[in-house]
Amino acid sequence: MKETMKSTERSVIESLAGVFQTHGFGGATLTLFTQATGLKRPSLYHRFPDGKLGMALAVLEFAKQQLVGEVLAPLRESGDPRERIQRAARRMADFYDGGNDTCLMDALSVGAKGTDRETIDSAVSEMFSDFIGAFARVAAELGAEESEAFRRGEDAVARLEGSLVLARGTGSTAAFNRTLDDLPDLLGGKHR
Amino acid sequence: MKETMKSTERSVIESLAGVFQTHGFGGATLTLFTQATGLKRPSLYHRFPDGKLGMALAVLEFAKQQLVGEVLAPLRESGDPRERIQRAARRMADFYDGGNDTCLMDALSVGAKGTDRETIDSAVSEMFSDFIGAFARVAAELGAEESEAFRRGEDAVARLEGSLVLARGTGSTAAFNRTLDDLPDLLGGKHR
DNA sequence: GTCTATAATATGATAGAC
DNA sequence: GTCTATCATATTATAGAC
Repeated sequence: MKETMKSTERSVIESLAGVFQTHGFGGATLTLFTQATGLKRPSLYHRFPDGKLGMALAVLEFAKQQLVGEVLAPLRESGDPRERIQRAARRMADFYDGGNDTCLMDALSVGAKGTDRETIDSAVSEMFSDFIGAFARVAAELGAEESEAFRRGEDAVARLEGSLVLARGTGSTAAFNRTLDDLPDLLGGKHR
Repeated sequence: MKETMKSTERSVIESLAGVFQTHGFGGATLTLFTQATGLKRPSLYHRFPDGKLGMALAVLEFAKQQLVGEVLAPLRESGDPRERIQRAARRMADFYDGGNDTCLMDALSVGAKGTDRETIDSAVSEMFSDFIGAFARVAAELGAEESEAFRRGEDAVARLEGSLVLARGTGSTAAFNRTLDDLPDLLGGKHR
């Protein structure tokens, strides 16, 4: 009975997430949020008394639950590790719209100022840890000792994040999809 | 005699670049620019009649010359390819302050709106092409056929970009420095 | 919970003196 | 080339009716 996902509906959060993905923290405006959600400014403040910062944190929390909790769920199941990695990879392709979506951890850590920046970076850091940790555990399953497993997790997350930056900058999602294909080998430590 | 680097001094461009790195395009403000450069608003508009967009493009152009023209220069020299990659890697470590600097291609492609976004993405895309191309040529030298060399270049740039995102989000530059260490093998196609 | 109306501030940009 | 002074607009945020 711990279904404590606030009261705010999923659709509102997803709309806000889309604005943050496209415009980053600094570039996101209340006007964009009202257009994306259909809610007027006062309604948004009613749901998020802390304004833009509160929205960003809610979006990050939601994204973390989605990514680590659901998208990467196959990594925590049983069965052949490489096959589970491939299943998680397929879900990630979906989660990032085939590489066309900007990662929120990237978008939100750019453009915030002062204390907002620190607060957001703290949440982003936590999400990265969970992300890397999920990868590292499978790498360990595949035979890597602890510190090597962590390195493989970090490197894989780095290549994924970077390929999304590349996709945004160049319009090509090739590197992103190739990284997903390589994921079993990257975590398993096989050639390349 | 083609020393056509505008008139604007290097130090001004570098100050602007610092603001863009920290705040992204959307988060960068004229006030921040005046503080960073010591110039008042009208002086900035005198140098950059197109305002923030003009500053961003000038900064990108400067960064491209720096990165591709100087930092990666060893890749175009003669001698052992792996040794030249290592020299370029050392310069990249310097260029990105050991992993503590945000990449401008990342920061500037987040937060711009409308036509500004398109203009910037176009410049970013060009810079990525040059970056990847420089890597791909060395990969080809190391024996990869053309399309494979391009893939290695893309993947290497992706891991570098992503490791910088990771560094900004987590505070750890480990993945960035490891990627630089791995660069000869990544471009040469050796294990891992 | 949502809205209209509005306030307070920040921001991009310019005119015109020096 | 740089500045002081200023403007129009965009932006965050809130009061108060429904």
